[in-house]
Amino acid sequence: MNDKHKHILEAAEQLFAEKGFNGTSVRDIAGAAGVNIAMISYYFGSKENLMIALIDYRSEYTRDILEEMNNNKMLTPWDKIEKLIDLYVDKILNNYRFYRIMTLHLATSQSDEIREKIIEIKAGNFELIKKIILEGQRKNVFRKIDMELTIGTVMGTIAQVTSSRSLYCKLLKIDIKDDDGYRKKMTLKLRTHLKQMLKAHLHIQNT
Amino acid sequence: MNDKHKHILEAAEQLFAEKGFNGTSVRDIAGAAGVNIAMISYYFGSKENLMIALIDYRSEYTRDILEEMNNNKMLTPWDKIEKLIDLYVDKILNNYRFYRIMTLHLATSQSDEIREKIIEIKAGNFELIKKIILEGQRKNVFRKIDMELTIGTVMGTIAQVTSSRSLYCKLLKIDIKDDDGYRKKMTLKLRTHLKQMLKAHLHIQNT
DNA sequence: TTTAATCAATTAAACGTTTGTTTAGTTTAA
DNA sequence: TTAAACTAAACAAACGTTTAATTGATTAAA
Repeated sequence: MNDKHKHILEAAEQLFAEKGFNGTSVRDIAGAAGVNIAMISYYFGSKENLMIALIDYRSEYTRDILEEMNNNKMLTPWDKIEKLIDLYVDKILNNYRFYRIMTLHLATSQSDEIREKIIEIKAGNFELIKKIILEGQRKNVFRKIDMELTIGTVMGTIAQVTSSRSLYCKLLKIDIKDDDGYRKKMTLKLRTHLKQMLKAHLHIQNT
Repeated sequence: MNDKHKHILEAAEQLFAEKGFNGTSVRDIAGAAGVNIAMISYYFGSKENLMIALIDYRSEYTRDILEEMNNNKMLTPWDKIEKLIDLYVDKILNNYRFYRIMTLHLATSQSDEIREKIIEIKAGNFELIKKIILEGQRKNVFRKIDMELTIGTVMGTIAQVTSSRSLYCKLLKIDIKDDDGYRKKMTLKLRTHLKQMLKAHLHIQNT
């Protein structure tokens, strides 16, 4: 995996996020990366293998950060929830193209191999978050909630903002072409909203 | 728009939801619907027009129900929120194929005309929900929250469950082929979870 | 130092399929 | 008889992939 490999992957990522996997041709990718069409087969074997290489390329580190946070004994469950939200909001909004591709591929049944790979990664992250919430419940600071859907709400809200960007640009009157403006505004809004909501949701009521 | 039109649209809907718009060929659709390939151009003009026809076909009524609920003076804001959740969860999970297509199409920039159509529909629904929340705030039963992201959370959570179905089937140990089982289980879980969460989120704290 | 050999990197061109759409003709029903 | 419904076949264009030839750099022998 040299610089040229990465350069092609990053060009492919942009196109896949914009037009979807099937909407992007190998010629598009080669054109955007400025290489010969045959180089893509030569480097990756096939278009599908290129997609798998892209997932591997982008999936590094997330797990490490989550695991490290999970093992940190200094942080309270509330701290961990706040850190978790910051981590995910930042990570997804800074790699929104890649996450859009993951969502698109998970929704459609194009390639079993790719889908299994994505599910494996997501399920792993899911378990780590579950541990944080369970710890909070054991320490009696979180109430009983629907575990899967609570995590689904966090993921889903962030995914909504990245996958329906054109809708939110219209609603919030942000220029659709202003990538940076959208990301900055949404990062702030998402962090505040999710923390406020999860605080209310997880807090033990005294009613 | 006769029965044969509808039959083709429903075959297309299934395939688009499974394989995406670009992943589905006109021959696939014709084959699934049991009609000659040329009939699709004859009926709809083009593949893109077929998609637009599908959106029109499935977008009826939602607005009407929302508007009727909004104008109902007997319901409290809390009642409306509960009704809203029931309506959306049922509607989306019973038409999950169609909603997956909408999400896929909104995320990618394949056709401006189609995307604009979807944005228009979604933005309209957005405004109606906004009115419900604003009414609750005016009556001092809802607290101040991030309007766009609160609605985004409701939509996003439901969308998450439909677009990442294969992930949730693995997590909840539901057979991936058991369409009905998944829908019934998720309808219940979603209704409970969203009501519980929104109640905590919108409730006026006395801290 | 020059020459020859070697091998990966790169290319243009072509491969056979599949794509969405159209044509030209046939069937059906009023 | 006429117009709409329907079909098999063909269309050019685009698809992912492969081929065969060429380049460029590295190594070994003369």
